[in-house]
Amino acid sequence: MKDRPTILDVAKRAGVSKSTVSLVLQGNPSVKETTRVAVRQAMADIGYVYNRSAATLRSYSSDLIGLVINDLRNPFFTEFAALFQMELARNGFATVLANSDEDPQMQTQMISSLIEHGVSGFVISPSYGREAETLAILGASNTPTLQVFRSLGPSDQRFPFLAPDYLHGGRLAAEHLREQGCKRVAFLGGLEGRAVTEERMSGYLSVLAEAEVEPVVLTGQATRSFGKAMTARLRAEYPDVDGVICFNDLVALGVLSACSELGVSVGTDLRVVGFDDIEDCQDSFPPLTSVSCNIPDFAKSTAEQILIWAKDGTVPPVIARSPVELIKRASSGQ
Amino acid sequence: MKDRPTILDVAKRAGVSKSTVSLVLQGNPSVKETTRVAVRQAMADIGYVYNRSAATLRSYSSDLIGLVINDLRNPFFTEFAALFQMELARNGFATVLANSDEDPQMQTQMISSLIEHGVSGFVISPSYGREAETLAILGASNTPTLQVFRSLGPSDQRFPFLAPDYLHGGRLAAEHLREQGCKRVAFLGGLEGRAVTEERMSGYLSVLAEAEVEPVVLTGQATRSFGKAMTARLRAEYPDVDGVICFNDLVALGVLSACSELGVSVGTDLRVVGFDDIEDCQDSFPPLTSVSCNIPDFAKSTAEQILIWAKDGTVPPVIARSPVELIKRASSGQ
DNA sequence: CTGAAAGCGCTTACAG
DNA sequence: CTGAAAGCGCTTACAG
Repeated sequence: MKDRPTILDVAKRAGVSKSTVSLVLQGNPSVKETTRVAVRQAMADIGYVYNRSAATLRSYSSDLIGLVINDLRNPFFTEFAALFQMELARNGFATVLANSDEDPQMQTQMISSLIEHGVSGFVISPSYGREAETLAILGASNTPTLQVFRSLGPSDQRFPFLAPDYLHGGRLAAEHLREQGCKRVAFLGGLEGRAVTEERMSGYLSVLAEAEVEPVVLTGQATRSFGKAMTARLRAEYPDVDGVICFNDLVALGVLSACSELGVSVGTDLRVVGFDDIEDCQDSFPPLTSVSCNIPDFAKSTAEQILIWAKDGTVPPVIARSPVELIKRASSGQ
Repeated sequence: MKDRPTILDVAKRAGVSKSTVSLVLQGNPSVKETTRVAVRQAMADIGYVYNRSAATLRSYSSDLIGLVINDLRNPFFTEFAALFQMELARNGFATVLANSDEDPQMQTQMISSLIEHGVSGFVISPSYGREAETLAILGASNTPTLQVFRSLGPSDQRFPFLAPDYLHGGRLAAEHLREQGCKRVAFLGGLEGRAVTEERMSGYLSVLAEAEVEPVVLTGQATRSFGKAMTARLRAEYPDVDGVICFNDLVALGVLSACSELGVSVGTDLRVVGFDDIEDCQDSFPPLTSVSCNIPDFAKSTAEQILIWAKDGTVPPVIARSPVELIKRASSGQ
């Protein structure tokens, strides 16, 4: 970074004062067009590079947004992170990434570090644990903070919560399987007691209650290996189950893998629906029916809201639910 | 960020000068233990938050590393990114993420933005295209830059290149399938002409040449859908192919999916080997044999090297190859 | 529309 | 081991 030209060098070269250069840098419309062009040319000539640390120090605002994710290796979150980052880049903001890896201690450490860097906003899909401490750190920093997908506590106006309408997704999945003729539908995966699990499940439960059918619930890790492992158990202990709604696509893909192994015909013997509609759903065998949370729109809308909040101070609604959609494929029948 | 206490407030509270506070902040050992403790206590008392923008401005060095990835949605890169970020965090560095999404124009824009932020180093798995321009921008910034997995050009001492030993991986895969009794082994996927494809393929080609067998090469996208689509063609046009080495696991998982659909028994009729050993390999049906690039070690080593370079100026070797290992699973036979 | 001056919160020599 | 002073490269009022 040393020896980089400064706005003073640019000013000298363009024959204006450094204030004028600064105004050009900020896109201030009060600068005459010809001056603006001359300044831009001078910058190009001498290879000027904007020093954002100086700007941040003086202006109390950075163009950095902190993205804190509980499990970046889950493709659902990866897709969100990638799209979110690109959307911010389009708006001139950079993304500082932190994968808390379901470790609340690492999470608080990373958040503190991001605050020191002066991020203008946080988007966090939190790891559970140490909720009060984490919220206290975020609150003390007074940084606009949006919670996505998961929430660290009851509705809190300081930390608005943005998530897909999981409950409705659960309903859609259950209704679809009923319409496909399933007599007994199970719900598989998702850690018990977690809000996300509860929501996805309650859509399912309400449909079964309306149909007066007994639910079958097997909670657990949201992983392929869990889905794979539980399939045999499901077949053995609940032989009448002919439809299964999985907590997420990873679980569902595990089920599909086990069905291949066990010779169970998916889509006829057993109809399977996943959740999240990750890319893999299209290429599994059979292709997986899934509840899409429309991550591209969700990422874009999250980016817009945190940017508006960071720039104008406009706080988003405390709770917002984005629409979900059932994508029908062969795993749930024709 | 406004109204945060500064080192002056800390100094006042602790009854020392602000220089002393700064020395404590930097962990300078010349400060007396009791003073150090008093200063730390004062910081905690008044809720002091370190302002890294100010430090960066004055010291010409930030604790920010830029990570530029060509395709963050590919699980192979995601795992690398997640582990790399966590390793940096352990060393007190933050990661600014950029997903260039195989778009060289976006890539140069994002790199320029990261330079403005004063990153102390770059780790880049580049998107192809505009190579000269990209290297010129990086070179002009004089920022330590490590290329990983892919390289933007011929060996260049300004941008050392760190990658798994793909060629050896290709050899291991081919030798393994030969040992398993395969008579005709095909290579599937990977864009033609790309260095990574060439390397993975050349290990395969050299083994076939030694065995005096004709190769079968079908290059193309490194995706599940390509693997899935090409499987039918492979069976129809090359019915004697009894083993296939895939450019990466995504292609291989596509092949497995197609085999389920076509009723081809993987591991007997057709033996399949992937590349990268992503997590999904363990849970596919059948579990997928794959060449592991040992991403955890690779990420850790990459983090170490860029940190040493950024901090001490020690430039890593121009080219380094990390060891690979064949992980044998059911897809290639017992 | 442009210029001169002050100041953001640190680190860096340097003196003691 | 500690203190006083200068300065990093910007932005921000303010005057003209």
